[in-house]
Amino acid sequence: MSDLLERLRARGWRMTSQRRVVAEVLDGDHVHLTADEVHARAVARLPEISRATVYNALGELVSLGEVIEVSTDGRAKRYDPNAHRPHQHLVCSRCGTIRDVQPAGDPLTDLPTDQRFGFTVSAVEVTYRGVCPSCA
Amino acid sequence: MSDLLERLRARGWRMTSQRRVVAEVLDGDHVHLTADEVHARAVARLPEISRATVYNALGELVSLGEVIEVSTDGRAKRYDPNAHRPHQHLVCSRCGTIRDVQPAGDPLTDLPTDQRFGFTVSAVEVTYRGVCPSCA
DNA sequence: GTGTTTGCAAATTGTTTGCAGTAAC
DNA sequence: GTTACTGCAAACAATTTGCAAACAC
Repeated sequence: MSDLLERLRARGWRMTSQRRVVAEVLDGDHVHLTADEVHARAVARLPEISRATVYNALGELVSLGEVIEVSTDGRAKRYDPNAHRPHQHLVCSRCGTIRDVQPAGDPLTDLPTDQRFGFTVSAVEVTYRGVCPSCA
Repeated sequence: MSDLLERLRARGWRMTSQRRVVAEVLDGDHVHLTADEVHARAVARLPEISRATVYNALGELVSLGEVIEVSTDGRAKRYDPNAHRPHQHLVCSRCGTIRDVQPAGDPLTDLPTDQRFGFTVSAVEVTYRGVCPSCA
């Protein structure tokens, strides 16, 4: 746990109390919070932190590649700190719960060359949809 | 082409000039328009059509299963009328171009049972990301 | 000290809603 | 004739932006 902060520090990310709190809130496994949820949890530790600051920090974490932006559904984007290990998402259509799951093989190689139309394919995003046990 | 309208009529979808125009605009291959783009093209044929009506029609087409909602990126959702044939998307990270591509196998079966955590998995959404030939 | 980050509040964007009028079946 | 659809304008939700004050390095 908490390698996120260490990694960020190692990469020379300018550290402020706000940014630290955002990184702390976001760290862990199976974490998929919306910007607003991150803000709510950050406020619990640092009452004066603003939404804009949370958005700033999240945006930077995403462009640093330390956090992945997941557009699971209609509404708000979710932020997934598990960027270092390739994984996919299993989403419950009823309650919205998200689980990280491991690929069977490498989904990137599943796209045949003749289906790449000259694109240089560098990433793949896979979302399984279904109904979770507690909603069934 | 234009099976969409026929299918809708066959299914007893109440037809109005507005709905017809939306369906016509949306029909075709490799079509991935935002609600706003649909509205713009609809206005060209039917100047007084409102955004709300376009949203209504799109929402119904989605729940009828005739059109798929694609959250390709940050901004607006895109609507894909190619719902009758299973396919995946190849998105250019630079210009945003989307191509429909065909699965190598059935991506649904790629998720091992021990990775389903009791979920009943019914659909999978795959998005390949890369750079298209003209942007490279 | 210098330059980046923060907080605030207002602006933008995308989408939904309430309701009276209108049109499809 | 009923019932569902439309347009309008206003409400809403998520996110971004501009700028002066505050802080990390």
